[in-house]
Amino acid sequence: MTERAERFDPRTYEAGWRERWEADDLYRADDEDPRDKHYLLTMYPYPSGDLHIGHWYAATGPDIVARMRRMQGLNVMFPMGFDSFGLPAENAAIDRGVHPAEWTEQNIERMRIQFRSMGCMFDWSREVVSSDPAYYRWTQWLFLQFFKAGLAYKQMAAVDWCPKDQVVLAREQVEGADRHCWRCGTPVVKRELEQWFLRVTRYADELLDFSGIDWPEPIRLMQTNWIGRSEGAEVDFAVEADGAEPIRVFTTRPDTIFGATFMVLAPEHASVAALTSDERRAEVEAYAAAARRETEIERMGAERERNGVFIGAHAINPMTEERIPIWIADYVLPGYGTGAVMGVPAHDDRDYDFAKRYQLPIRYVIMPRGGEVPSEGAFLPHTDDEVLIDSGDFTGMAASDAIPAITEELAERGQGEAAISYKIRDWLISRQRYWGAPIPIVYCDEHGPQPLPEDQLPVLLPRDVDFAPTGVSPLQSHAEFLAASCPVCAGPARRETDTLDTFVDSSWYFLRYTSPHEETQAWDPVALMRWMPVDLYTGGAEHAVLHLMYSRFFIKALRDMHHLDFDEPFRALRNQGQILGADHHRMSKSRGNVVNPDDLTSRFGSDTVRCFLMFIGPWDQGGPWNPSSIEGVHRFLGRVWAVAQAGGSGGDEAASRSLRQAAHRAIKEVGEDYGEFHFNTALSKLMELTNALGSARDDGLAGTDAYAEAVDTLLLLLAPMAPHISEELWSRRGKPYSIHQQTWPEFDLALVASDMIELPVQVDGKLRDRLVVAPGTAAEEIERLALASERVQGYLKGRAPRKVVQIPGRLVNIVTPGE
RNA sequence: GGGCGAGUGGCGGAACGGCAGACGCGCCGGCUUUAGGAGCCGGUGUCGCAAGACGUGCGAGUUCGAAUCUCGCCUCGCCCACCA
Repeated sequence: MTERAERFDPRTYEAGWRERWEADDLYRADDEDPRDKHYLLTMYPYPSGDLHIGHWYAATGPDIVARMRRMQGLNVMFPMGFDSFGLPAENAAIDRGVHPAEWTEQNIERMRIQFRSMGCMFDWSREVVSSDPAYYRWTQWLFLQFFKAGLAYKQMAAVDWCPKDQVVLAREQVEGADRHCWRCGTPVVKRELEQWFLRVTRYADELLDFSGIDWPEPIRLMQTNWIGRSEGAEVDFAVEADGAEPIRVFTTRPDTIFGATFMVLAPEHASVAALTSDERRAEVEAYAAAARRETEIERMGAERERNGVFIGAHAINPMTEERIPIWIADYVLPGYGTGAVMGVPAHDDRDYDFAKRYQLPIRYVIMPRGGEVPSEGAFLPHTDDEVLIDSGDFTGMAASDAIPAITEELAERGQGEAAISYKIRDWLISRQRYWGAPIPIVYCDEHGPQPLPEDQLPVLLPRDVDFAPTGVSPLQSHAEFLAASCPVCAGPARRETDTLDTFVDSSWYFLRYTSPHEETQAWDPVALMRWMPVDLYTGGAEHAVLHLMYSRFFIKALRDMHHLDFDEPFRALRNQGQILGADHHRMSKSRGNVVNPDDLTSRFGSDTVRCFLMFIGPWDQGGPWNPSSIEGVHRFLGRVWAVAQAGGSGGDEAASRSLRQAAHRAIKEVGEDYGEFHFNTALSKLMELTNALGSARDDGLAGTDAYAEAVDTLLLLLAPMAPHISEELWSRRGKPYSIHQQTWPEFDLALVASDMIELPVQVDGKLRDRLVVAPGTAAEEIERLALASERVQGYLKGRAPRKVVQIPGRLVNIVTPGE
């Protein structure tokens, strides 16, 4: 009876469908489409050479959602491009003598082909390549806008320097306890250099506001902590020296000021030299010099002993009017607050350690209510309910009230004010490297640094340069590039040779996708307003304080420059987990644990690899690579192949009702799961539907309308996850091309609900029996049935229940009177 | 040191106040096959012949009822790390 279906072999049809989709421009997002727009984006990759399994994992999730949204009637844009400036290209040039441009282009070529083999619905007509002059011209233009708005500036600064890559790094690019370079892992050192910065700090407060955007809590927390807002006060301490300016400290605990028994300055503090007494000078200078020489690692080590040097000068505590000694110590950081702190050893553990070491006085000024001053002079940790003691007029006041009260008192006296400090620093964007967008600035002896006129953009990267890493940009030895003329006086000028951090490129690429072929402007404002903001963005959580924060900053700054009128780039954000190597370590060429997806696709086909990746576990979790169950997923697609082509003539319509119910439940649940990025459970439900179809076929239902409807439903629901097999089977069933242009099925609520429900019956919370009742059965009836149960009777032993708990449609729990 | 998250069968995981272990892998048994492979059917948390008991890192608590909520501890992962 049943025809023997053709053997399931994805290799016979997958590539053919991809070619047809592409030839038909099936996935092109049309600006003029009247339907609601939906901009779905996944982070564009660096073209490192080969697509690895992590790229597949990252892209398949949003591709599924994009495909479903399209079937649900939205005008979906799902673009892809390449983040193609950056160090690896230059390293390849150094190691292998290939030009970075060539290396990058070859990699992009290869990755485009590999990307296409995934069967994603990327709209390649919108591709953006950040190292293309047609793109970086506008990156340079954006830099000029920031410069003109006062948001880009050049300054000497102690910066993080990677001695291996010979380049400065942004603070966000220095990682780990040993303060290493995010690219090569080499510990960084500090260097005083003149560098370009973008004024992110101006937006610190606004960046703390996540209202109106749907972002994962961990990312919001990471950004919040990175920005590190602290409320407190700045307080002036007069200095006991002729004509000396007062020294301003920052504190979050002005309520402890009566306990300030010393002051500590950062060794780099501007007042140190002038205040140091002659007899202390040699020691102070030696200490400051040693602090300067030390690397970040040594200085930042948390376990490190706190040490410092008395500089031979005194300040006056503005509240107690006592003389307190001024020290320098490297536990005070020059870049945070005012670079000076008041030492309150009784209530700050760092100050406590310091005071202990140098026998400085410890004075208790805050006590838990009813507490006692420790006789041994121990450190008193902070508690919720504290009052001030030994604090002049403020004695007896609750600490929480004393903070504003003392701040106000100081302000009235002109000795301080409420103040807020942030940990975040301005974003260092200049790089002494070749393979990046040149910074469009020229230096004139007469007129200093000048922005290039916009009509001189792009500043093209010359091809013939020497790539040996010397610590200065390779562009510095390129005479032709260097020569420029001053935009003010037309006299000879020297071109800036630093290039922009690649994170500048990626801070706006999502804007360019809206009108990627625009030649006269960075974007077409109409297209921009049509598509932005991005409705759903996906990518790795490792960009929390890098790309994801910089992009928010860019949008807010561009809004204030009136280039656009929304506040956030990405309305919703989802992070995928990381696929680790089988050895549970990050995949890397040096470890040899990289999984090549091409081998898997040539064996199983793209659909199997896509489904398998989505089946591993929750998409936001990732996990170590373990291909042992890929065969099972492949078998599943084989079963789909078989049930979709099973033939039959008629069958029992009445018996097929449960099959219809299975199909409609799948519509509801698979759709919900896709929307919530629960691809693993979506697939398990597709498997259940497939298994139900298999049983139905074995029961002779293959010829019924219900069977046909269930198969169609299965294919439509599977289409986002396994686009090829669903198209192939759809076509074999004689349905109109393309399945990806069909409407997402709707479920019938009446079919989603069960005809009969099985209620667990518990006795004292333990499962003892089950009742099968029609939905909507009255509670009294259910209680009667439950109490009538033989097994329940056995536990009640003739006693009346103490209580009967019923959760309608869920369960019955009978509580016995107890012993 | 601080913050966040996670600990469930042999494995990946499901359930996230209401039937623990969906779905799949693996394993065991069977059918089919000359054989291997593939495929199909059945079984598979632990102890127990069974009835049943016990089970979600450990310990307490809340609740009629806890893998799920609360507190403490242990382990692992990620982020930040002398930020006054």
